[in-house]
Amino acid sequence: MDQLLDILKRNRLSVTDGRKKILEMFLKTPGALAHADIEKYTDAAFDRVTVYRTLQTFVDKGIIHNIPTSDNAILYALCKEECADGHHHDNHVHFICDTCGQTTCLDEVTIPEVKLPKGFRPQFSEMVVKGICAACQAKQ
Amino acid sequence: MDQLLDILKRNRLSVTDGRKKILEMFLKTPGALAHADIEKYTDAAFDRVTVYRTLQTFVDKGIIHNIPTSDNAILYALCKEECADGHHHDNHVHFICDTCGQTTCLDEVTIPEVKLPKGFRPQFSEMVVKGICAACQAKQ
DNA sequence: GTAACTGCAAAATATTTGCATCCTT
DNA sequence: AAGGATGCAAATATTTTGCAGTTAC
Repeated sequence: MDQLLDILKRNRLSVTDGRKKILEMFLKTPGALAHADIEKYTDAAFDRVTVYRTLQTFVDKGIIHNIPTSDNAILYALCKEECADGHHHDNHVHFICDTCGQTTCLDEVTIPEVKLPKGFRPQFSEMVVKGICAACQAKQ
Repeated sequence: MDQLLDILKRNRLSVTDGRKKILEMFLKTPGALAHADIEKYTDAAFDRVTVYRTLQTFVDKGIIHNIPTSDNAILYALCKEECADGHHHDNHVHFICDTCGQTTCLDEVTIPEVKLPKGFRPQFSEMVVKGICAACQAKQ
């Protein structure tokens, strides 16, 4: 069965053009996407508001998660299977390329545990590495 | 000599009321601050625009740095000595408490190195741990 | 005195909400 | 048919910019 429809149905979401298009974009993209990327890709076929609402719905359902960055940008990326409603466990490192700006999920790189000061109880951690990605490195 | 004035002078910044007040707030606060916190604390004594510009100036000078978060919030925290103009080396872990919402710089916890896939060249990394902070843990 | 900083106004941008209409199931 | 999703308009919120007046040095 089509992966796209499968994801939507599994989450009890009605299948609409907007959701299909946006989800398709996430499935095709190795890295993370910003709201602006999505608007550009869908080429204004959908209202800006619809994009906001669709992203929010996907986050709520655990289909995508957002990635922390130190600038204002809010990035979203597909979650792996384990994400349940609202609870994300995508404990892999994200890589942001300084050259091409692309954000990549390094699924195979697990976020290491760190020893915290006394009294701190960790529940979830996120890690972003910046530098030059493999694709840009190869071009030089 | 007054630490506050020292920091401003070291960075060749003129000493103004706004900068003193905002820097004072950072010196007093253990955790990180959002733009909104600063506006509230300064109690509209300064123009909103001045706050934006002051924060930007401090970031440029390496006095404060911003902390990545997965929601939209942009948080700022004091840098340690080593930060030079524009280049931040605050390679410590940040902790966000789910209970009180406070963000803390764990200066003594260094971000571990991770082994990246072939071709990726890291330059800088950020790590955020979420959970329950020492203060909230103690209250329970 | 001069360069730097601030406040105000306004522009540009980003996000949210209400409601009527349309589409999925 | 009914509930959910969308588009549009508009309200809010956030951030940036230009410029004139003020302040630090």
